[in-house]
Amino acid sequence: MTRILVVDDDPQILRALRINLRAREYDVDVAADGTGALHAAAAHPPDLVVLDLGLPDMDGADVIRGLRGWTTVPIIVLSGRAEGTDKVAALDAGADDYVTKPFGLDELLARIRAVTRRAQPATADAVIALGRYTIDLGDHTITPEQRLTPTEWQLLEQLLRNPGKLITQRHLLKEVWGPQYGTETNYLRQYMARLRRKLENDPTRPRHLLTEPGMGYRYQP
Amino acid sequence: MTRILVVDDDPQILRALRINLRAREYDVDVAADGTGALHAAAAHPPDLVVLDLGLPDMDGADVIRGLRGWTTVPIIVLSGRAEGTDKVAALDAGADDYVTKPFGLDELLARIRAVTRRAQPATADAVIALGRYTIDLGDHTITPEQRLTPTEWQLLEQLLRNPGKLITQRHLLKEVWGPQYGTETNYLRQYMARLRRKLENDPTRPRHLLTEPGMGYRYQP
DNA sequence: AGGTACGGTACACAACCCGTACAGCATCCT
DNA sequence: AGGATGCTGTACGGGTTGTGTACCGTACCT
Repeated sequence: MTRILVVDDDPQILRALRINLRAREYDVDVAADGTGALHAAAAHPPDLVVLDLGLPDMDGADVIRGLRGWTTVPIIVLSGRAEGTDKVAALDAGADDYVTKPFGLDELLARIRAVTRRAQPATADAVIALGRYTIDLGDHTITPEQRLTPTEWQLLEQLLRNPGKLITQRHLLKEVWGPQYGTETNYLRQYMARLRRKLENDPTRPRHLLTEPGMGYRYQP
Repeated sequence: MTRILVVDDDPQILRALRINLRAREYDVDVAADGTGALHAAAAHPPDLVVLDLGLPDMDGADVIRGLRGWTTVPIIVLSGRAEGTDKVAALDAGADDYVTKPFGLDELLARIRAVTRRAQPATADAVIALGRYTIDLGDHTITPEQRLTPTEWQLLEQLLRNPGKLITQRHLLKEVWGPQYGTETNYLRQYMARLRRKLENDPTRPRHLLTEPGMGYRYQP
């Protein structure tokens, strides 16, 4: 969940942004002045800062520089001043974008999406721990190195994508082997055994790839 | 040196930007319409695209999507339209910033600096090490000198652009040869062998261009 | 205690996949 | 015209993977 720190001295704008951003499933933190913003950012490092420039206690560019001293968090500046020099000053201080008031909420949201999209490709997806192994479904890698055949991968993926959830034999067979294999539970047993041999510490007593007798299998994180 | 591709159908703006950007030590490439922009970007991959939306031949969002199909190069959109919906459309299509005309040159330059500063880490590794070779995807060079054919380049690029990640055979075939070649794995084997002969120290035991049996290939840094 | 159902394991063989070699063909340059 | 280069397409050997069957242990039921 993306955490946004909103900094503005106008309680009305603050409230409006908080409500709207929360409605968009953002985790919103707020501050009303520069020092509060720096403290809040340090206490709960945000994924994005929306910063109004007209703060009572600090110059906007100083707030930006204060943040940039220790974080590369994206910063979107809001400002009532449309002069070019202000924009240049804020952007060169380290801001990522500069929005002039009055602005449309849709535009701000789009700019938030654009900036976070650029800043967060590092967010690795779905790296799953299984015993002493780390499994990256995106890269198709396992560390320490462990090779799986395509069928083994498919089966493992089905289980890992729903941690803790029971997956029926029928479902696994359909997804991995095809709809017409819905009853060939031999294959399942076979390949579950292979996965356990490769991934479980003690294959005879699996701790993560569990059997639900009569039902199916389950990945236990 | 940062290469900027400027796309605008107004010769006057094009000229003004070219002169001013060159004066700032940017390497400037220009295009007057959407198709020209896509071709220019493919021929000389830029570090930044400045894109005017009012092009005669293509919709602006389509140009953005056309670029985003294969590159994450930063895109700054110029537009005479200040409506929120236009901004949202462009930003969500993949643009990084949206500047409304008329704009100050200083502001545009500041936004260029802001966007390139943010994108730098991504562009920095355009030079990739593979064994004893250094591969520069930007200007298509390998040191020590090693020549690759166009097809070999395309294939290598697909792999190098996602270090450590598995790329499926299907994806490689579609990207390099075309969608209708999705099953012609012979070509893949053939060209992977050629790349290994040219780039791997011991082609029989590749260390960087790895096969994932049944799945695809992977570039291991 | 014996039978039955279910899951785990072992193993053989066929099918598939990979790497490689090689020939034909189009294109470009000299 | 001739040669070099790069792309397309086929063939083949060796290794790996998937498929199918058989067998064993355990839990539960009668």
